Amino acid sequence: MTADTSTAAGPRRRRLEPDERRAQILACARRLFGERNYESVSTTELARESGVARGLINHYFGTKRELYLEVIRQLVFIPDFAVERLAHGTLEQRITASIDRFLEVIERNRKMWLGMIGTGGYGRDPDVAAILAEADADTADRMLETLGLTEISEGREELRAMLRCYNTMAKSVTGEWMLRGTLTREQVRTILCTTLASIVRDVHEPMFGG
Amino acid sequence: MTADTSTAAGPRRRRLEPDERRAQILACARRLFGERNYESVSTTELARESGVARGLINHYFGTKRELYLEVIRQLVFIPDFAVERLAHGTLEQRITASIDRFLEVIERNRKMWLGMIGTGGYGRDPDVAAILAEADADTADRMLETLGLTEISEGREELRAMLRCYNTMAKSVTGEWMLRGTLTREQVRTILCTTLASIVRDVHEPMFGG
DNA sequence: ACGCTTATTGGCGGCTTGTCAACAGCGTGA
DNA sequence: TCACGCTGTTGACAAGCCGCCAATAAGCGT
Repeated sequence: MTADTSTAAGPRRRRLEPDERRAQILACARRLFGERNYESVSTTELARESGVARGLINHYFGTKRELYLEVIRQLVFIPDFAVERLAHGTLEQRITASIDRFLEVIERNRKMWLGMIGTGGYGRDPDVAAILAEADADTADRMLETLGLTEISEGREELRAMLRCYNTMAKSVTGEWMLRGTLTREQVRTILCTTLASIVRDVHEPMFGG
Repeated sequence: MTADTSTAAGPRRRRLEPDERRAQILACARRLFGERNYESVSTTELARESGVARGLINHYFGTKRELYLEVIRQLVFIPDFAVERLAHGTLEQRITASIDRFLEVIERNRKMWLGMIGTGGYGRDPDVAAILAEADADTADRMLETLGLTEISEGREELRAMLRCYNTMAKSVTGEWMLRGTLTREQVRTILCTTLASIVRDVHEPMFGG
């Protein structure tokens, strides 16, 4: 990951396309912020690992915080192709598939995920909150797509609201697994699948009626 | 909140009991961290607002981070709704009853409840997440009592873990209802009941059916 | 009134981040 | 081929932050 300065003839600096350099720094930031939390990752280290001058980070992202926010954005917004890949099979298959993918993603970004699911709304960063709230809404919509429930008209808004809540619980559950170790990955998978299934089912046939 | 240095005769420094000074700083920290997020509140400001030397903060709390965590602890362990034992009838009846009771309680303590669940639940600090999770543990134990499930031995820890997660979702759901208005009270009741039922069921089924 | 315990201070050292003028790849036109 | 210029890139600078610690003095016990 560090820039090549050892081989003899290379120019001391290499000039990259802005997008390319940006992506390179971003990739490095994704890795470091994934391993450690915000404060303990310095821009100095970020620059060194990227093989770049520290000032360049500010040039591209303005601020360490903005770089961080950009990393979060990349992490929480699910790319389109992933959705398409899951949008077939029975409802249960699609539920299972999307849960599995979800677990894979957060497993790969362990530290960063743990950093994102905390604090219960106190002393929180509004910028981060905005991104995550937007991402939750986005996730809820994609869930509707993935589960093939975009057609339903009755109770659609309610289902979206429930899915937002489901997301909250999903975060909590992964915390029990990765932070406290009180649940296994398999148990997490189970509870997420069955809960999601029961939420979807209730839209069609409520069981605890008045 | 700032210390009195203007009135003539007061000694330039005042000597307080450790507990008293600690509480004073803590109160100030509670306010500042409540207004802004962690990084944008400096110990310098914290000290100035407390009318105290900056070093004193480190003396009492060791670290800015530890002070922050202490503030979170204070906030989070306040909520304490008395939950009565409702352990009779079928499991579903007990579930429904406890949920109804839960909704009544938070309806009666609307303002306090909204203050507690705050504006969402996003953040980025694993340590804080740990503290909050610990606070939810009490609630989970009360639930076990209320549902009359204290007797079971197998999968007890897993059930407690799941109830903690359920708890966070309950917060989120009530937020959708009372804060955002995207769900009705009846829908909240439904989703809480069915989700809780499916969680409990998942614990029981492996025991009986296998 | 005096001394002693200890709460409190203030400044030092090291580290952090954002800015900015200067530097130098590298494509371009002659 | 070579000089030129655009702009990606650098390195140093200033301000600020945090943890530490020796020095200071508040106020109680005697």
